[in-house]
Amino acid sequence: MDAQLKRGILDVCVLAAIKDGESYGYKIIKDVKPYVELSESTLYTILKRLETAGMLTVRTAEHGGRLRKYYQITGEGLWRLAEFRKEWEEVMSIYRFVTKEGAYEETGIS
Amino acid sequence: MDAQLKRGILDVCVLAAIKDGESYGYKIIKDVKPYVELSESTLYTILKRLETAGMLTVRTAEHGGRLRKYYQITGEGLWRLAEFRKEWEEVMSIYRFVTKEGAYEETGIS
DNA sequence: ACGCAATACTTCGTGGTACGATGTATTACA
DNA sequence: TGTAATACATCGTACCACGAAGTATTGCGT
Repeated sequence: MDAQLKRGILDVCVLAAIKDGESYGYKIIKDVKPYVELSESTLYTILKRLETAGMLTVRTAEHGGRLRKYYQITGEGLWRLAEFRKEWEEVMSIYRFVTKEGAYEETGIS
Repeated sequence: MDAQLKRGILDVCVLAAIKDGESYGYKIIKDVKPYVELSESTLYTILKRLETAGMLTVRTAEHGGRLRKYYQITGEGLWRLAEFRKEWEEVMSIYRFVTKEGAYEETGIS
């Protein structure tokens, strides 16, 4: 999928991946993969961004002798997801504009 | 609307604005405005980009003593619009992932 | 006649962002 | 012993939306 089309969706995608309970980098990628291709470098950039924005909190814990960073969504993050739903109506209106048929098809004249 | 969410949509939006007949910069902005806010600097950047990509052709003509640039969509541009429709299915699948309810709501357990 | 809004196009700089490449380090398994 | 999988991090590049500012003409009100 086109990289440009992903922008603005990936952020909420990551938020959605942790909205039902905390998760960690590698798992997020695997959870999201069926829907969007997401490289590690992109993910960690996004996680850092979302943390700075206060949409998630980070907790470092040991797991199998290795350190893992667990990410948990905040109220701010949940609010962002809700906002996204509203923004989507606008997006759909644009989509309808882009895909609507020409004038003569629209009026039914053949 | 968020600038990032627009990326990848604005290009096809401009193509859609000229797909039923040639148009020019100022008119494109007015036609698209009800759906997306689009500044002049952004528009002309996009038009140049689409021209370079062979998705439209440009024709300069006088109109009311003033020069105007008319933009016409090419086969390549129409093909891009068709491709966008296909890409959209992917986008909707991502949207459903982002907005789907948590596991317990999904199973109907209350 | 004068000013100002609308029309029409152009250039520049900035900030945000996806991603490939690369690196580090540990666990698990053949 | 080595190789894949797990797990996180950093750097550089290219792309792009947009505000700001500029140029130039038409048309309308006063």
